Amino acid sequence: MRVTIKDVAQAANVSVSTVSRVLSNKENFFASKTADHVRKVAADLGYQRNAYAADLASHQSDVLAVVISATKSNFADEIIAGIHDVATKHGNSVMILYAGENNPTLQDKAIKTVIERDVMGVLIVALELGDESLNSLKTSGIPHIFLSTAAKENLGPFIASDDHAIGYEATKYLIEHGHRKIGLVGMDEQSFVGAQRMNGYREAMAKHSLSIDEDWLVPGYFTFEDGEAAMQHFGKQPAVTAIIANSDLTAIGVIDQARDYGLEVPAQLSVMSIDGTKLTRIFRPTITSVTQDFFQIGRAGCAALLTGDNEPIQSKFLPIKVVERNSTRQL
Amino acid sequence: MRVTIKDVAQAANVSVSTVSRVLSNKENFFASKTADHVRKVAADLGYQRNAYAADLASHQSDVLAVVISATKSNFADEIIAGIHDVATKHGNSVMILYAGENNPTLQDKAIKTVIERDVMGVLIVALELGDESLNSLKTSGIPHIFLSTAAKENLGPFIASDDHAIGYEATKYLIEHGHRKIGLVGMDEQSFVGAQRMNGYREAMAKHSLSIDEDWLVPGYFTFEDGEAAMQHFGKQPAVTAIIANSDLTAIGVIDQARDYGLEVPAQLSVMSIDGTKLTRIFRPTITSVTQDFFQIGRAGCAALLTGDNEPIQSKFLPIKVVERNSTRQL
DNA sequence: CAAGTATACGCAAACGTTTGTGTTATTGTT
DNA sequence: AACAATAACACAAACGTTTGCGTATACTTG
Repeated sequence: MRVTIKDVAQAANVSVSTVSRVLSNKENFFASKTADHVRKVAADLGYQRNAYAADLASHQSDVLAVVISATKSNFADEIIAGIHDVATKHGNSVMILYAGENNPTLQDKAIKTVIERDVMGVLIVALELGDESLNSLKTSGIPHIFLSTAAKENLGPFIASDDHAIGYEATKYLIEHGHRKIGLVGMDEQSFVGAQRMNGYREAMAKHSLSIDEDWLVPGYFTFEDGEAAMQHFGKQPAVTAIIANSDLTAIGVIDQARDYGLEVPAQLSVMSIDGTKLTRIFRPTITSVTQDFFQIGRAGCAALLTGDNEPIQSKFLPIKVVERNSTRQL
Repeated sequence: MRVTIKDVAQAANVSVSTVSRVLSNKENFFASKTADHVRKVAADLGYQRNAYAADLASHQSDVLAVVISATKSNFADEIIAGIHDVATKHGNSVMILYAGENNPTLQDKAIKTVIERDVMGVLIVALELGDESLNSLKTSGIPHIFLSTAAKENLGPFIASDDHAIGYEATKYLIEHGHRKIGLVGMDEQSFVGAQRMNGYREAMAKHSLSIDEDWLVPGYFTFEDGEAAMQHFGKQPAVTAIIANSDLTAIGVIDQARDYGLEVPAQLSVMSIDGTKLTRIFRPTITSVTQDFFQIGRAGCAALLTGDNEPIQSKFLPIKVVERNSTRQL
């Protein structure tokens, strides 16, 4: 049997309540002499508090849940690192739950788990939650925030990059570097993110009076393979001079396939990625990207959940920037 | 206030115990008619069970904890995927805790969290636990297993690849392909893993009567930057014809730096990596690797923890294999 | 039909905390 | 010296479940 607060109380010759208050540092409730004694006894006995019992009694947990898609992209690590960065400072525990890839069953399971555990907050990362899961979460009253998924309509508060701006800026960059025929690879029109980015692309093209051949738009879903497949679609003599890929991995797929076709990047084809994770720096050529600050997204999201006040959480976009590397060139 | 089991009982006109038994599917304790009724009422009321209360009362949680280093290598995802694969099938929840990089404070915090929550098992991934954390874990009596870290001495049960074999096989492969001067990059002699791999390397060299120049051994710690730095150490005219890197990322660092020196891989230098994650397939040239089966390591580890029996967990090595790709050549 | 046995359910204790309130000893005020 | 105020602690209820045990009813069986 584990040693409980009762054992400590007995051994220290004080009441259970005193032990509880000492151990959870409720100031002004005990003499410092007693406190020292209690702490010593607890340590000697190897007391470990039972978080379940504590949470049950106090109705508040100190754990933050991160619900995340088992994403084939790779920025999640940075977001999680950001979350941990601030959670650790606040003394909160973080528990991560995978919700699969557009898998409603797994999503429900994950959401159910966090609700059952009555966590103090939920961070939903790179996931477009199904209606059912979303409803459970809403009615549970647990504070939550979407990270890296600007919410369609009033899904809830989010912290993300502006996907419309991402599409726009990438396109603008390429146009300003002389490109007129620009491909778009890996966007999923069904998803909010994909649609937004595509809108940004269209707007930038329109603004510069450039027309779009719908054949330049190759849908997909963030993966390396999507990039490869898209490049196969374009073929050995692509109709475009530049391609915007929906993730760093997708860009790599495009570049690899281009190389297999004997096409030089960027000499014969410029490729630009969205995300700007470390991959863009270790791959050769290094990849020009619209870079998102995932670490800060994680930090900001976590901080938003931890500000004790009861204000509704403010959604916001964090700045993005185009980082020029070696996979694009001036035409 | 959330709706509790009591509310359900009242609304369904049965006792709390019946509701409990119905909702947790304790067979042979209720009539199926009652069960249907109770379930319906519970659903109508939007009942969500309180996992804390349940765990507290039953003394058993259904959550598995994964304690993981915020590793700069990238195989963790695959291990986690494997863990989830079997955990999901068993209906267990998985919570992931980051323990930093050789950061005793964070380790203690993570271990403390899992003990406080009295989880049903702990999977320690790619982490050499400090003595203190290890002791807490051991005295807590919570079943645990080390993944991808063959334990020095009697740390506890593990499932991993045989690091000695990894070093040996990599070296053997290169020797069989005509290499005599083989560099070793990124091994940390202090760590058990690094030492083992190095031993394997030495043994393979010795077995083929090849002597080692200590200058070929460049220590490090799994990162891309370690690879770059090591290659800078070797310089533009490396004394070795082949290099074994301690991770895929490290290998990429080596190759990138080699390329910057104008050295062609594999024409002028063969590079081989350890791990065999997806990186080895998307990078160009594709990278010959000693491939570990991380997914299976995750699966096996999780399964070991979930076999209800009280047998002590058996440590074991999972097979590795050399996968030939395009970063090495016959000399 | 009596006696035994399932079956279906309820009662209440227990899990290990937190916390509002009650109690006693101590200090301060006039 | 009398009384109020405060400090330091203890008591006990509450949190929402699970589960051993008890009991009433229905079903067997010889």
